[in-house]
Amino acid sequence: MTARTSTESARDIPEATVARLPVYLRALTALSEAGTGTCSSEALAAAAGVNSAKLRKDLSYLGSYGTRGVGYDVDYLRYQIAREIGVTQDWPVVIVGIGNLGHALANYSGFRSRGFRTVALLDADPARHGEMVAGIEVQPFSDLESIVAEHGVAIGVIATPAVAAQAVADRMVACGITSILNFAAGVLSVPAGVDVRKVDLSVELQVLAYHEQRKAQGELA
Amino acid sequence: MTARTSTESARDIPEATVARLPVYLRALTALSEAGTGTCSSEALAAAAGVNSAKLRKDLSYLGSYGTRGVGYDVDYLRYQIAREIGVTQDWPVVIVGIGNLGHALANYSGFRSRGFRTVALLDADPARHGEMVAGIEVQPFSDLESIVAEHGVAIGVIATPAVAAQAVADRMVACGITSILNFAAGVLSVPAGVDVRKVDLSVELQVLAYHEQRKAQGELA
DNA sequence: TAGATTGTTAATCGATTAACAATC
DNA sequence: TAGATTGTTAATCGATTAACAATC
Repeated sequence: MTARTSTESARDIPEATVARLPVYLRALTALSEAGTGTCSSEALAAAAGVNSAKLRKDLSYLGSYGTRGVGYDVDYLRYQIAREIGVTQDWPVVIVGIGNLGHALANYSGFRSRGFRTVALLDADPARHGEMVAGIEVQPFSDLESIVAEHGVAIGVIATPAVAAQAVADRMVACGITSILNFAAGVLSVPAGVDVRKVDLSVELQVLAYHEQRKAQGELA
Repeated sequence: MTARTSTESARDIPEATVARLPVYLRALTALSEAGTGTCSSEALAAAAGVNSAKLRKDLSYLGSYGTRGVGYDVDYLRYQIAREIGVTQDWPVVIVGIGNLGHALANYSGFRSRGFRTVALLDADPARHGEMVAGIEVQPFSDLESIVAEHGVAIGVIATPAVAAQAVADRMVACGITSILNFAAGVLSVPAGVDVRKVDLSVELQVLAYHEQRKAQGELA
């Protein structure tokens, strides 16, 4: 219903495309760092691990940032994709649950380098409070509300045991977090308007096992 | 071309269904542990976070394991799905790259409890060799071939820095590993017949950022 | 038998792909 | 102009959903 000016992003980018934009962004960053100024859809698609028809279709949802007969300016396209995703701005993030996985996430350089800034590490276990992880002090989970308010946190990461995850999500939602990355097992229930993405390590292995089993069956035939 | 007996699994389960079977399996395990003997597709779908039409459609690819008017026997369906996925058998796994993430993976109980047995932790850094992680000694990466041969490893996990990932994958493929779970950034190139699944933490956060940005734009309107 | 619930059908929806006109 | 490559179209493919006949 709202009119959009030409500088605004196009609407309704398909989810499958949204999930690939970060992959293109990473490929463009690698090309840029290798000193490549221009690339074709064929070359970028190869670097991103997709076919070029899909890449061009995906990019067409963002606009026309290439030049026919020439290709794409690497840095220009990189900026346009980064802007579309929203990683040209800084996203403060809180991580809850500083066990093995929480440690790994706090130390993961891929977050910081892509516009995500970990503003707090929270854990319910008093024994962990005060510990320094990746240069940040682990604080009590009860500090969640004040930290979210202070830093304007919109994105929360849950790396707690499964039993605690729903309660953590509830508290996050109550204090204004609207995007959650969940590493805990099980299904989170959240209100409409809150996005949850789930990373389930055992699901990934099980999908591999399924295909592996099929390969083994084929060998018997 | 090969005839299949009635005890064999049906062919060609859609990928989207395969990816949900582990989720159903987990929900059934939770129901079973809660003492539930029978459940409807509605109840199981709720526990798994999908709608019941999708659940029934998914299960229909496996066979007819329910009873009309009654529902599903929780333990029976659980076994059938576990068998279909292949997690009724034991899968030896090697993890390469024992940094923060490798530590977290080695300690992740969700693998062991689902039929995945970590038989070795490998790292190229001699300073890490001999370290005990999750009760397993970290060994040199050069031991890969002998370990894979000895244990019949078919599944490898890559948790190395991005620059090392392709070389690790090449070595894995060369010694017979045909399924790879890759946590390293970037695209892996592997021959046909080798399955790679990629878990990319920063991609997940970027997808959330995209939607978060959209919500913020909406508020301005 | 009446009520409940599965398994399947058919319609819809979204994603992928190949082909090529547009155009640098 | 000739060659190269994008952006878009249209066809195909796969996934989702609602509805309901089958049947316990």
